[in-house]
Amino acid sequence: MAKQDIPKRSDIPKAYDAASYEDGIYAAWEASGLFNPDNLPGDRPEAFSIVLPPPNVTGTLHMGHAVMLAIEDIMVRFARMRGKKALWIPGTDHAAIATSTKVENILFKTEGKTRHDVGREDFLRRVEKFAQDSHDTIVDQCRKMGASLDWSREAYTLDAKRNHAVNVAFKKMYDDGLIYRGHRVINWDPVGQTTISDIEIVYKEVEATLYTFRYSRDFPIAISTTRPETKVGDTAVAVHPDDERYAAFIGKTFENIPFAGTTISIKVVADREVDPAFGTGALGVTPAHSLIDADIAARHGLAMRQVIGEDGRMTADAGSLVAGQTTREARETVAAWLRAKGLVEGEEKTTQNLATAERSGGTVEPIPMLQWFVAASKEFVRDGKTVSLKSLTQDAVRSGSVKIIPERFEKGYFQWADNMRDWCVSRQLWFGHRIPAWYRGDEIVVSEIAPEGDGWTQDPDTLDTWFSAGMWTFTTLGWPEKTADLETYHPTTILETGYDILTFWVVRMVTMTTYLLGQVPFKTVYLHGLVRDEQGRKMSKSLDNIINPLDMIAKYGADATRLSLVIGSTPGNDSKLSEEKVAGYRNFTNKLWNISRFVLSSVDDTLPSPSKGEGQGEVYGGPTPLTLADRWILSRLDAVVSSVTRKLEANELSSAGEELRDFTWNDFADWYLEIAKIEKGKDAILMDVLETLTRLWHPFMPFVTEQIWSSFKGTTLMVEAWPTVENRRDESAEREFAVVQDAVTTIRNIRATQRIEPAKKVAATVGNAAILAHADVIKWLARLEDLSLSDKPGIQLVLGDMDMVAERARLEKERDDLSAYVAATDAKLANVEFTSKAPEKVVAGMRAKRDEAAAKLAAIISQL
RNA sequence: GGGCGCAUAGCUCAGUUGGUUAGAGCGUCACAUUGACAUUGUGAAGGUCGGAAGUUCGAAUCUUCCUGCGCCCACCA
Repeated sequence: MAKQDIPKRSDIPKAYDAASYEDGIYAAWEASGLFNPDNLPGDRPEAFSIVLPPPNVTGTLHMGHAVMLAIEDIMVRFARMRGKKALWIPGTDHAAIATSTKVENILFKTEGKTRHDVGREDFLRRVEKFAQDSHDTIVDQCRKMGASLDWSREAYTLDAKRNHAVNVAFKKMYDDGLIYRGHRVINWDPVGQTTISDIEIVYKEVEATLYTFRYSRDFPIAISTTRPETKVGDTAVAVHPDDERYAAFIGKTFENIPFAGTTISIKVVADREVDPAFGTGALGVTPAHSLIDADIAARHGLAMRQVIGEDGRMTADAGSLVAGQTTREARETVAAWLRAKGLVEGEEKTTQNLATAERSGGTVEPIPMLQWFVAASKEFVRDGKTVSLKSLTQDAVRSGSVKIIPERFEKGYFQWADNMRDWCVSRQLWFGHRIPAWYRGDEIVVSEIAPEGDGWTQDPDTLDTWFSAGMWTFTTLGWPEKTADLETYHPTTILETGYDILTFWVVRMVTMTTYLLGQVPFKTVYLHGLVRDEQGRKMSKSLDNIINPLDMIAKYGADATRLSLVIGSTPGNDSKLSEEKVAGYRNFTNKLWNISRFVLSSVDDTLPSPSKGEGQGEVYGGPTPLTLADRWILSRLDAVVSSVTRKLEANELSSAGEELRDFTWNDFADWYLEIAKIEKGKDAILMDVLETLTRLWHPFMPFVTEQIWSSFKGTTLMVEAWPTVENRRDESAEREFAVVQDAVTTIRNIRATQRIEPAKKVAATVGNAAILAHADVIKWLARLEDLSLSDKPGIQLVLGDMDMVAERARLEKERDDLSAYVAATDAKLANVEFTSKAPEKVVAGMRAKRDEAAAKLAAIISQL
């Protein structure tokens, strides 16, 4: 390396200031085009692909996104450095209901208008403007995080290409009979004025009154309910078939019972779903306003009577007493009527799980409506086998084609997949993929474009946002066209996302992809946990405990932010984040920076570059043979390369990072660099370790490593090769060096506890205090490696002084310890009773370890 | 009601198929300080691994039960 290539120490700032480098580095990466795998150098037969779980265009990125970006970027950068064709596709999600609700709220707050006041066209314009702004913010934040996303392939769940794909998929499913239009009981959100799916419901525990009553004085069976207002829609009473109390009434119909302002007819049916032990053991069946009742009604062919409307009020059909009232008002009205008529047999306070809409907060009402559904269990033939969307979804994971990390979440997956029901996909929202169905009178045509002829109108509804999200791995790669990208990158290598979205998204991706492509969407699912505050609470606006990733990046740098999110958190587990933690990793970033500063400023400019793969003694070319410390650090380096590689392959990111940190700080900086200050001729090794470390750290800390790299190489670190294991493992050196470390530590302890004042004085006289701090290191290395220290007389004095105290103390202490230890081990071994399992091996192992420890102690004593 | 997870140092967590004296970071305390770094260095203190029983020569680790937290799912009318 030529001298002019090495920056002078004075040229490199003492502290690493992330803010002054990061944006420039990212811009250079982006300009290089190397985020696009098509531009990567070399022959890359193996593909690696991740699609970014598209953030919702509802605002800005939070810590959850930052974790996702950090983890995925590590995976992608690692793959890229390992010579894979590494693709990471960015994108955003229109998040129909979430975005729509958000804009509606803003519209109402700022202008006092609803979406119906401004109309479909105007409303959509506003949503798109909002979505665009949000998109721009999100993209900028991804860049700040250092995410090596291929922006040339960026996608949006609602752009033209994805819309086309959605239409093609919808039509195919319709043609295959897997999408149908039907009049069924769905979850209706009266506030959002739309249907919602089961998983968009959140249950809240509320107090309720459980009324037990009879429809009329002469009705033979009493029933219980917390919702008397729905009872005007009852058409049956269901009892268990084995319930002797009611056996006589099964099959009978009680016609024209006057009830709360209307007239009802009740048939008594027997159904095994009824729990005879609950309440009176009889269930009033309201087919139109309860999903379970609708099922019972379907089994028994019962009439359906809708008494709650889309506005959340009682319909005219509900009868004169309650028509027009809200359900809450009607509940009191009916209860009052029952009491007045003396029909109530019991009132009991109870808690009830109230279904509310996740986004709008409205109370969800089951209501029968004409909607579009995806048939979960309908069977069809695929490759000669009878399957269903449900069975395809189950089989992908059951067969091992999709692996979930951590494994325990497979239970959650099956819990959902096994109970998969028909999926209502139509939404009465304006923002989203419009359903490609056209109507003219009784005719229905499913088509992307309007059918021939006049008078066709398109379905006004849009699709559940998860319909298009479920197609994300392949629509981003060009489907339905048969593209080269699709061929190369699908199935994607890994899906990395939060565990909270497993049922929403992951399951649906498997369903859509296995059906449409006959492939799994990804081979592995890696689920990260939630980022909580330092007290373990969820971050939320109301608690005012949100840590904004951009603030952390501005203050401590993206590298530090990434490390704080990745190290110390394991898949599937929530992690806690505090500003102190980020600051801690900023310190580490700075440490690495200063390590490089030291190495670069101390290497000899005449040194040849290290050439690897030759005999150990000559590899580093210098006149001095490898010392113990050299052999030790190289051996450790090899071990770290090997271990970190294995861990990253296994997606053990946290553990890999911790090991690297430990080696970097505790081995390289604290020991080897200190030794290098005294022993010269280590330039090649210093450079070698620095270079390897920089490569190893790059996926975790892309910015600072790229910056360090640029100070001694003219290339782009991002596309450099991942380090490989050299043949430098040297276990005896590691053992021997451990002895030195032990010994040194002991002397330090003696010095610390006994206060060797003379040593301090001499050191002060010599004026070389920095070296004194490590005099013990030098001393022991000098002993073991027979180095001359004659050019540092001051140190010799210090060492001589220390020796007298240290050696005596150590000799006395260790000798006792050794004999006690050997005796204890022998006693232990004598007591071992051999079992039939693995006796010889076990005892041999213990004996070997004992001998090893004894040898270690003996070695120390012989040195003294 | 069903399922899952967690409990290890003051705090946050590692601990890979059971194996010597249970580790790290932060925090605390002591000492150090002009030559890479105070965003630093060297050390120390601090744990009967939630409780009980069991399996084993040996348990933080495996089994059972108990206690305390947390999460997910579910239409108990």
